[in-house]
Order: sequence, then structure tokens, then C-alpha cells
Amino acid sequence: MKTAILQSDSQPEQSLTAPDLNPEALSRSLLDWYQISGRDLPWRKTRDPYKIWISEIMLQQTQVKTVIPYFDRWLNLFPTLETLANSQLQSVLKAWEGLGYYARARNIHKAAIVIMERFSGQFPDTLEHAMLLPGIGRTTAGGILSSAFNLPLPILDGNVKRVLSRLINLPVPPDRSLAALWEISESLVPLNQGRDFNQAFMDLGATVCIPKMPNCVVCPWNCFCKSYNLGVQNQRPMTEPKAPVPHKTIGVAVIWNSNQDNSILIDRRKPEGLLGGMWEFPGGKVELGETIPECIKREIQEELGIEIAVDEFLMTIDHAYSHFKVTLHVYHCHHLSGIPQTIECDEIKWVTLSELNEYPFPTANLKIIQALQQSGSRFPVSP
DNA sequence: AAGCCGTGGTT
DNA sequence: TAACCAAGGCT
Repeated sequence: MKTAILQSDSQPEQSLTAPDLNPEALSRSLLDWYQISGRDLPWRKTRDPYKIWISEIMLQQTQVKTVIPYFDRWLNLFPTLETLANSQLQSVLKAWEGLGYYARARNIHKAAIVIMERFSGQFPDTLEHAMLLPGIGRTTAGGILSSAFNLPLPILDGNVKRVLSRLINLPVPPDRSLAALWEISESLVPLNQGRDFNQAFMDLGATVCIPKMPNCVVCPWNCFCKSYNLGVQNQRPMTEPKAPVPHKTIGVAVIWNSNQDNSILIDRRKPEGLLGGMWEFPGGKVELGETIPECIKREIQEELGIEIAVDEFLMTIDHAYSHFKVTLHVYHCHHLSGIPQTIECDEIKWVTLSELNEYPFPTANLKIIQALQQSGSRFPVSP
């Protein structure tokens, strides 16, 4: 606390976003609430930094309900950091299939190898070292190290940003005030209860201080919360206006090989970028004035260097990615001539209907596989 | 530093 | 129903 003498002839040193908080009162009331109302989650039964790390990565931009079955399956497939480091990236991506943001899986695999090689197989126990690992930023590092080692490191995830925005009635979107929010989060973590405090902080945001219609009546911080006491909690946090997302029309080919035994052509996408490393049915964007069968024939010629015939329509799939939407128009096709070349992909394979299940596909493509396997499709396709 | 990067739950 | 948005990080 600054003394009156030091501040006597100037304005009180209070930044716009760091108001008069009482960290001790806040942390104590939150920890008391957590003891009664905290969630019982699988990754809270352990202090193994490996398991906690996996949970933290899976939980990035992903809801708890979605993560739990993936987390359980993962630990059966890769029970230790060493088994993960010794696994193939394709197996890792298959375990991640459907979770999205596949760079997370690629980074986990890379990081596991780095930990084996640079950290003797021990997950790092300092912020500096943890943040050297791919896919681990300050929030994830703080989450892992506080949970595994009870270190008093702050976090600033979506929950904490929302809770703090309301607590101090932040008049700008939280991403405009990150430095101040980090400072507050850091000021609140008790030195000897980093684990419980951070978990409690996120629970508060996930179960009480939720995005719409927060349940302020049961909030342990309602007496401290500026937004609540001004009745403006539904107007916080402020949000940036967002740009409308573009829409693309895509032609997709299920290419049957008439020479081989009912096999279908799939390709593996390049390791970086959208859906990097995942397998797919080939295709591409429909150009102006082009029919969908024309598009499919052209794209397959350009991307795989082969000639195909476009046969009967299979299905359409509407799908939303993070920054655009697509409509996939899927057609049965058959191979006419040429040997497939990896022009715009990393690998090409002819596989049977049942072998499709061994490869990691993005969700939109899984719907195509499901349709093919349900109908028991065979070439040549007949009604 | 603003855009890229998935999917499903919720309202 | 369409929009919002979730235990963010990387470039």
C-alpha cells in the first residue's frame, strides 16, 4: 500500500484497469466456494504432469464435456510420456480425430520427443522451460505447473478473462487489456495454493460466471464484483465486432479403382495448415460458371494428375471451420487413366472400405465414410 | 499484430 | 436457426 505522503501531491497511482482489490479476501472466498462447489474432473485425480499436460492441451478452446472421453481414451493408448514419444504421429492424430485444432496433436507429439531428448523424460517444472515446448503458452504452462507442482503461477484463459472483466467492470474487450489482467491474476494466486486457486478460478467461470446469464446470486465474489453491483454483468466482457465468415463450395471425389478390388483413393494433407497431416477424399473449390462434376474432374487432374469419370451423386455436407464455412458436394467417381501423383498432398493410398477406419480423417470426411460404409458401397455403383 | 486454426454445446 | 464461443497458441 502506498503511503499518503508519497502520493500527497499527485493523483493516486491507480491504473484504469487495476482497481482496489483485496487479493486475500478474494482468494479465500473463492477457495471456500471451491471446496463445496468445485467440479470433480478426471485430471484432478492426479498430479502427474504428463496427464495434466494432455488435459490442458485438449481443453484449449474445447469444453470439458467434449474432452473427457478423449482424455480417457488417450491415457489407454499413451499411458506415459515415453509411449507417446515413441508413437507415430499418425496414431496420435487418430486419437485426436474429431477434437479439432490438429496442430495441438502435432505439437504434443513434438513436445513429447523434446521432453525425452532435452529434459530426460521429465516434464519441466519451471515456467521458462515449459513455455519452450510447442503448443504451451503462458496460460497452459501456468495451468500445468500450478496443478502438477502447486506453483503460484497465474493463468489467463477465457474463464479468467470473463470473470475479471466483470469483477473490475472492464470497459474494453479483455484482449485490449491483457497486461493488466495478467497482473490481477498474478496478484490473486496464493503462494501456497496455486493448484486449488487456479482450478477454482476456472470453475467459477465455467459454472457460475458463465458467458450468458451468469448466476451472480451464488457467486462467492458477488460482493466484490463491480459489474454485478452496477447491474451490468450481462454487458461484460465487451466483445470485438467480428467479420462475417466466407462460404466456399467444394467438389469432393470418392474415386473407385476399377482395376483393384473395390479400393478408394485417399490422400494425406501436408503437415502444416488446415487439417495438416489428416487424410481426406480429394477435391477442391468450385470456380465461377463451373458445374460441380466439372470442378471435380479438373481438381483431380490438377492435384493428383489422373483422369477420372464423375458418376453418381452421393451427398452434400455443410460444415463450419474456424474461419470459413463450406458445402461439400460429394460424388462417386472412377479412375480412368494415369498414376496418382503427390502434387498438392504428402501421400496417396488406395484403401478398402474397412481400411478407411485406420486413418485419421477430419469430421466432415467421417460423414462420407459413414455413408459409404452404411450403404456397403461397391464399384460399379448401382441403384 | 491480426489472421489462422475445428468442433460441438448452448441459446 | 444461426450465432456465439469454449481451460489458446502460433506466426
